[in-house]
Amino acid sequence: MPELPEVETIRIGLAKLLPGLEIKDVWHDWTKSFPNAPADVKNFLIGAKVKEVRRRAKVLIIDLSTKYSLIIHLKMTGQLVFVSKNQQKLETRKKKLVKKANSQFLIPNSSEAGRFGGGHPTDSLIGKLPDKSTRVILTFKDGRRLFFNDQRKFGWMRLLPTLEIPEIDFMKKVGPEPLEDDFTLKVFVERLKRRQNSSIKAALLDQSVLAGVGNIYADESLWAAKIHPTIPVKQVSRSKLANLYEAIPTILCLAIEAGGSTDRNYLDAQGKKGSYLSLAKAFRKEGVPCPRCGTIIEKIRVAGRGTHICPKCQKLTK
DNA sequence: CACTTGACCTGTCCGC
DNA sequence: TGCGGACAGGTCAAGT
Repeated sequence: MPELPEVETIRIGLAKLLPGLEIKDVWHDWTKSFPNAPADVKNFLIGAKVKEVRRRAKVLIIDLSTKYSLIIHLKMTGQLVFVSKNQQKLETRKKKLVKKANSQFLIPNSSEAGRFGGGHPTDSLIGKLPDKSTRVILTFKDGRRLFFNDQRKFGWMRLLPTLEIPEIDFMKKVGPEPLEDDFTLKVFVERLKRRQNSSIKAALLDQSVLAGVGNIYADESLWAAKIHPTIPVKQVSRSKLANLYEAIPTILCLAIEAGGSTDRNYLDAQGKKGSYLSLAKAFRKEGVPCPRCGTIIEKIRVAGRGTHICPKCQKLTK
């Protein structure tokens, strides 16, 4: 699920909350969610303090005072939510009081609209954590807890010496960060050369070409640059590639500003949803007029993924 | 080597 | 209301 803007939004949140906190306890259930947890994982983590929260591509890195780091990939449905017991108690109490108010003050069978309650849609989730998707819980000395939830169990957390992080396969092959200064048009074109014959969309999704773009922002960027996603990389004109090069960081920044995209699962570190999808021009807009030309957006399949295009703006020709 | 497909999982939605 | 199948934002390994 989370792509660069979602992971960055979580990072921004955690970077404000975690540094300085000391780990008091750790719990994990699903082995694959913490595959390299040492048998004595507690000895490695308890007493460690959080130094810094970083991001590379779609991976979060929590550096600890012990020269170890927790690195986390959320894959499709992972969440990292940080809450205090007090917040949770408050949510539970709020829920009870609202229920009571509804039964006391409302006539039976009144419509949903006439009831108390609602509030932020994720408030109720915070009150319920941990739930059955919870894979790891870090408890800090002050009682607050970080929940790593992952419904589909694709995501993972692992513990590594901080200095070994650049040596893992993922870090060695992942491409440039699209929001950094060293991501130039020249670098982009150069990196795309390794995928000359694949579709431009498959190339954008390839993390070794550039880091952090997934299905949502690939569709949005290709729409912005008016490029059909199935066109082979080698057939995309230089000027269209330049448009795409401009579009990618712009869209990623807009999405970070919006707190990311929430379809079903994504939440930030405080359990809040992201609002980028309300700004999206093509992604999940099938059946809706293209905001540029009014043609109905279509959904097709490219590189094995659901893909959204304006058939008029994004022509199959170069 | 370049490129595509299937597997990893659970939940939800859609058509019968 | 129940059941089967397709699909969901990512990445690997295995296949062509």
